[in-house]
Amino acid sequence: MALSARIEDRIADSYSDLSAKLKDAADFVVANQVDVAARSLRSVSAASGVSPATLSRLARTLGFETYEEMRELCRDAVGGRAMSFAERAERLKLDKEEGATFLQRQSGACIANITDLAETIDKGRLDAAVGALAGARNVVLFGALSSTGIAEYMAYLANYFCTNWTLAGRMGASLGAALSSLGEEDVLFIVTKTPFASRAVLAAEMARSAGAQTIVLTDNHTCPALQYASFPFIVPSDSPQFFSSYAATLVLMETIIAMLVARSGENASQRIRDVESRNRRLGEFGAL
Amino acid sequence: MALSARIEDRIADSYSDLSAKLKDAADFVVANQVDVAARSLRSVSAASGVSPATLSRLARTLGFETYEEMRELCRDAVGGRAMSFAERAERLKLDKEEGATFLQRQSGACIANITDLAETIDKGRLDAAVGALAGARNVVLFGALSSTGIAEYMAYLANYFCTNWTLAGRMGASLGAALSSLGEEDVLFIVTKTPFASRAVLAAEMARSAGAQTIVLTDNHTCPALQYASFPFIVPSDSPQFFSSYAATLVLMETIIAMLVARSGENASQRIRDVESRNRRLGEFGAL
DNA sequence: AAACAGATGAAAAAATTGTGTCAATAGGAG
DNA sequence: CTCCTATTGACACAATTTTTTCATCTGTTT
Repeated sequence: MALSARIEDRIADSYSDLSAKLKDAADFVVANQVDVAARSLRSVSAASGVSPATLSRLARTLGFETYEEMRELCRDAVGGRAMSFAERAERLKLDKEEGATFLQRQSGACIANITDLAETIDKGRLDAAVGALAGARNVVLFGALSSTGIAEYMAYLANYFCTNWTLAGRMGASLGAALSSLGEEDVLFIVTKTPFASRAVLAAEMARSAGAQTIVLTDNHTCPALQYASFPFIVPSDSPQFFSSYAATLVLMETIIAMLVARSGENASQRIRDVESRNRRLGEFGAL
Repeated sequence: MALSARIEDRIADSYSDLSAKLKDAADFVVANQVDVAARSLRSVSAASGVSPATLSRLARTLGFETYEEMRELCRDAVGGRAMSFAERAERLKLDKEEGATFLQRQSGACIANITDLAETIDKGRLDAAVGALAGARNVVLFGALSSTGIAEYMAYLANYFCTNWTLAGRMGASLGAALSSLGEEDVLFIVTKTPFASRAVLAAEMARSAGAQTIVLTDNHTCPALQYASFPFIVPSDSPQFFSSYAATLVLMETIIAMLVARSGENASQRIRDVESRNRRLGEFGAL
């Protein structure tokens, strides 16, 4: 019989021949493959209460040449599950036999990004960033290249309940003006993704040197604007396509807006109602 | 600043101070956290082509006491992700309890929307819509109110590989002009969400009477523009907040773009490369 | 009950890993 | 061009890890 590729199967094959202690050890290995893959034999021994020698013997008994070989099998198992999202999406892309549609692939990648975002975000930092926005005298929003529209969307949402948000760089020319007015009580909110617009980096630098706080949403740890950020956020943006996906970024933005509204309480709610009724009137009667 | 819990953030914090080789090493660590967590320093060194000493130094430079400490952070990241992907998404989607953070609730809602979209969309209609876009002489994009920025994002993406897309209504005034030029060979792509801008409805009506095909993305079956749509799409947009979420709409847009690129083949790829290299140059040398 | 076979853990041995040292090299300043 | 500084990899050493050895223990058979 060919040796199985899965550690569970390998253990199941020999399980009935194992002694009591070896069964304990095997049980632990199956239940804690991640730890077996990532930690030393001694740590596993300590965590499981099985002596190091027994673990070493277990591998041999299961037909492995060495303990390291068994560990490699655990790594494979973990690697498959913990594959980076890019790889996962890539694999999906290549899986044409499975018949995944474009929509399924894009959806999968976006859900992965959003899940990742929700799980790995630094909650304290998010709170702090929202606090900074809530307390700011003025907030300047900036996005260049592909981020322009996304930043505009956020500005639109913010306008529902605050009056002190500005969208910078709309026509390219006004960016300098918006930045030069920044002071210590202000916040600059930057969205920038690969390839990074140098204007975004410069904006971050200027804001920082003006003493303003800076929130940076980007897709990559290499983003040069990060070094000037008071509140940096690396948002998962993997996608099976040539462009990176903004879905998770959008979710984060919408969340920030929601947190701001919740903070400002009745004032915000009132203003939202005002804006909505105004929009409705304009919408009904507005001309082309 | 408090030391971050994520290896990506830790690296981002110091990234600008790192030397070339250390950046290589850091990039590899971020991209291969699973391997860093599970394999020895020397294996990582071999796989990355970075010398062992450099990896050891990297950890120190990032503020870790020892390489093992950095590895532990990678293990944390992997451990969290070892759960199956579907499980994690499901868990977020169901997170409606009291204790859930804003981000969890928003993420859950968006994931539900995206899942819903992928499952319920009329695939034939999507294909047909993409076909219409691919065959169009000109494509006019329009979004009002909250949809403005989102439409702009799509226009940006489309510009990577076609020259015949126009974003209408950018200044409000040009909408009429863009519409009046529409003919039977053209397509109007409208994004509109509650509350529906009357301009969007009028645009749809005009396009239809000019004989153009119309794609409408909306959030609700009551949208008055739907009656003029050749390809209507009601995109799930539920959100725990006062505004509806655009996440699923964004996913659909990105998918449409992907499908268009796939259709147009080598031409598109070439143009994407051109635009990217141009962007890169502008990005590097562009002034404020 | 004695003898034996197999299982187990402690400790020594062997192998491997992480880190400090140092010389070679590259890149920038004068 | 020359000097100087910072970066890098090779090597060696110390720490750690895995494996082997061996004495002890457990349970079974005669």
